[in-house]
Amino acid sequence: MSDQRTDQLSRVFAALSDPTRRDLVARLTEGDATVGDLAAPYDVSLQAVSKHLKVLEDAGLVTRTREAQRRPVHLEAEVFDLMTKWIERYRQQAEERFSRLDALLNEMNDRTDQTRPQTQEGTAS
Amino acid sequence: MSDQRTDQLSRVFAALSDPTRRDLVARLTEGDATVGDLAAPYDVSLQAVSKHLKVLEDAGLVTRTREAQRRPVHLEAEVFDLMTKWIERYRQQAEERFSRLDALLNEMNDRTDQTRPQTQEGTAS
DNA sequence: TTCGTGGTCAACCAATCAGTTGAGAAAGGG
DNA sequence: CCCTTTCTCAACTGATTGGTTGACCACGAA
Repeated sequence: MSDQRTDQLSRVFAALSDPTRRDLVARLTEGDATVGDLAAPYDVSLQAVSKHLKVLEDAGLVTRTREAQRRPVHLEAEVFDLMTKWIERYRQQAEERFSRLDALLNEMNDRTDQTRPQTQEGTAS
Repeated sequence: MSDQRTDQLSRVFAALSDPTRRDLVARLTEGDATVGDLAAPYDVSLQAVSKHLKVLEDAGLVTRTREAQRRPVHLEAEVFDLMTKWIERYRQQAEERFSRLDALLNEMNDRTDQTRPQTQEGTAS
């Protein structure tokens, strides 16, 4: 079902709602990095950054592998598509509606003299 | 957490991380609606939906005007651009990086005693 | 004015979240 | 083997979130 998909969409949006996590994603576009490297610039503990990375991982935005003691973090950019599709879908609908509304308003302006004024509900008739 | 006031991009992502709020946005692409109309399909109180709408409003995704006792809610689709720009920017960077994957793998294999500087500014927020 | 409708505000509660410290696992080097 | 490095896990704390109920405000109708 699309339940899982919706769930992941929620997790992706939630993951990117934090500036630190967005910055982590931004820096990972430059290449894989270890947790220590990623944590260095921030004024929080390594554990806190590790938690942030777990949130990104649960959202499917990054993967963590093992390489000796280090855990290189890798950005999975495909997940961005999930968001982009959602956004584009509804933005398009909204824009379509704007053009329909425009046409409807013009039509109503033409008719206000002769027909009944405003009944925006039940336009099917 | 972050000392600064939460920025708009954070608020937009956070607002859309809730399935109910995404559904509200989806339904608002069909046209403006009152709070009561919007609340009807959900199994929560009107106050809860009003709160959700306030979150969307604070994120700049909707506006609420006044019309008699009703408060028609209107979708502001332009804010989507804020997200799309952020996403596209970093997805493009990530894809560029994929094309440089060979060089990157060599560089990582060569990381024996050198500490690679991962300090990227990247702070777009 | 009083009444009913539509909606917000305030207080509260349970759950989740972002941070902390402490402990310890996993792997490599001495 | 022990020791260091790198990182995760567990437990705790305070702040935020999503929900509730009750009070109340704004407006139009009677």
